[in-house]
Amino acid sequence: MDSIEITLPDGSRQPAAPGTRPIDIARQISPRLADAAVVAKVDGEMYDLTRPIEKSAQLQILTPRDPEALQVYRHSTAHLLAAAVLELYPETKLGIGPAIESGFYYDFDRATPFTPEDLEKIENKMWEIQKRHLPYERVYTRKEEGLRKYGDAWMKCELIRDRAGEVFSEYTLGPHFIDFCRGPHVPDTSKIKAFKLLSIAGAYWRGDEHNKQLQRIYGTAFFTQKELEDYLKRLEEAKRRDHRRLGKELELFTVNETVGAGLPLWLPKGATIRRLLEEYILERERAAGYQHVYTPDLAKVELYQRSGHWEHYKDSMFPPMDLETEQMVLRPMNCPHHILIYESKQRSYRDLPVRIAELGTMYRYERSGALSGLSRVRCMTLNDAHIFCAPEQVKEEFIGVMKLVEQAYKDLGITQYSYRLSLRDPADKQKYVDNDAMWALGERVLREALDALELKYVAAPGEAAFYGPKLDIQLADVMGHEETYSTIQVDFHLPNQFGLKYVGADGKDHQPVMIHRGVISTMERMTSYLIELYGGAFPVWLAPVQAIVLPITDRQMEYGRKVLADLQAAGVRAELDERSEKVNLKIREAQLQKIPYMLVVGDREQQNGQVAVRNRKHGDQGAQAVADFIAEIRGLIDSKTVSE
RNA sequence: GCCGAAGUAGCUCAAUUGGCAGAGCAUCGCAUUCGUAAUGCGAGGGUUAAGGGUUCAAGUCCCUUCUUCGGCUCCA
Repeated sequence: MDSIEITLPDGSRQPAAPGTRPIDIARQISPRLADAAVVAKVDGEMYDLTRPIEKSAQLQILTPRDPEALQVYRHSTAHLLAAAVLELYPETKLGIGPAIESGFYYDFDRATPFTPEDLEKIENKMWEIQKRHLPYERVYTRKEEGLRKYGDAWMKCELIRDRAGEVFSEYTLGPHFIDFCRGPHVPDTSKIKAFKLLSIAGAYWRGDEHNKQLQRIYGTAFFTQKELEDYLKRLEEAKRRDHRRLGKELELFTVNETVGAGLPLWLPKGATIRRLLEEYILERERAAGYQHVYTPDLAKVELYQRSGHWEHYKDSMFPPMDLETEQMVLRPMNCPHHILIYESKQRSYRDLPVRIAELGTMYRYERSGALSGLSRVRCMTLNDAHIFCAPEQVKEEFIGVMKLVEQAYKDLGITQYSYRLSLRDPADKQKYVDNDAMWALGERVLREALDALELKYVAAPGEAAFYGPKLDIQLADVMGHEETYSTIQVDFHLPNQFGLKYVGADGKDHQPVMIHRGVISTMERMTSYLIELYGGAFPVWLAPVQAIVLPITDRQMEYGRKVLADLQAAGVRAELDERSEKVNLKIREAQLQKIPYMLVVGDREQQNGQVAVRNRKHGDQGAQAVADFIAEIRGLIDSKTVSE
């Protein structure tokens, strides 16, 4: 038999017999490598360590150091989960069980719901199977035979029908478990050392809510127990930064059942942060040539019928109010209002671009299960604006908006974000305005602008607005969930729908293009993000209370009031702790409130016109003249410094 | 909206097989005047989310609704 040639990553080549397995090569190289090996890559294709190599190829042995190995490892753990579930509950039907960013899940169809106690039982069973050191064996089946074999495992049959070739691969785990699967897997269950089942959730088959709802078990797995424990610890720490929890602890906002779900009440300290954000963005927009307007939260249904919202967005709107002669609705967006402002007078090409902005409050009937703290609400105030411009100005305006976004993110301390080009779902066209040429144009304009700015982005079909494609900027919350914050949308539909025009240099009417944009998102969502980003310890310029004066005894109370007055006169948001408590307690509480500066005043400070400065992060900074402290903190506020 | 879990004092949480609703912190009162993360003593505080049912007896069991949490779907 001819021998084949294996090329290793370092470029070295060696002959081998056809059918040699990656694990054999790993053993030749070193027993330690063979021991650490998880999976292999053969000519770039993921391979089981035990899968024979039939022809000359490049071989790479993957160990826990390779991120792809962890994916495989978790996928194998998902199979282990499925095997355990089938041993305990044989009537269960299997869905899919992939590795995900934070672990893995497996979807099951079973009449009785899994309980948290079941989860424990399943986990124990998994360990039991793990100890049997069962191999994950790759076998092949012909399609018709497979369909027969899987019989009433309806989801597997559906997958085989849709995805399998004439001959497909399966993986066994012991004599009774077999799963339609592309692989690869770790060699056997003894490789799996650390995992934990985390939660049970409902999930629709193939992610479609019209399909049957399955039970999904989430879990996570790591190569070592230590990594697993570290991960669980990080989860706990993340929970401590959760904006819902900090919102309560720091008295930023509350949600009251009697007011209604998704309708948060801003408490004074949260309102201060919101006000600062609002003032900040209004100032930036004024400098960038925006004109701010006010428009009403209510409108006749007719307005939204004309804009197309009624046809495409009705499900997300609160139902209309029936009045004597007409129907009114709470607005879900304020683009129509701004359009009518544009239309309120004749526009010349010399006027363009017209940039109309508003902190627009809007109401969306979010599904009850989607609501969450300040990040998903039913009443929100958006940093909204609509730019009406000539077609040839779109690119420049787009770039102008991006600059605004970059500046705002810098000032707010936001450094981690990603760009998503949200496009129409070609398979679900009735969700969108029907005009293919317009969609193609919108997409082209966006891509050109993105390329001009050299931004890296991912295209996301199905995420567009009903009236056009958009660029979304995504931020991840403390639990890693991505949400859209900033958004820029190029719209050819609404100008057409409303017959907008401007008089061109040629004296004729032309149709403007509309850019919808939100820079700092909604006040609600941005505040929720900042709470989590800073864990409640806001940069000085955003902190609801920037400094607190802490007299040591009642003797310094008068002096404390004077220091407070000085701070307030300088525009510093300051408080004075007048209680007759020990300074230790006052410090502890100020520290828990994450107030940036604690100003301890005792007899010494009083005598010298000073304050003893304590920084929430760096502790005691020593005494300083009041005027010096004020100059320093003003510097931090005015420069919007975000680091301490 | 759907699947699952939960809702007890302002907050965090107890309360045995159905058998007198409790603790810590917070609040209020009094004392204390203290130098960088909790001073002491005392007092008040509840229609156990709301409504209905079973029972001699319900925080506990059953039903309905509301809200919250984890997901799915959806989105700024």
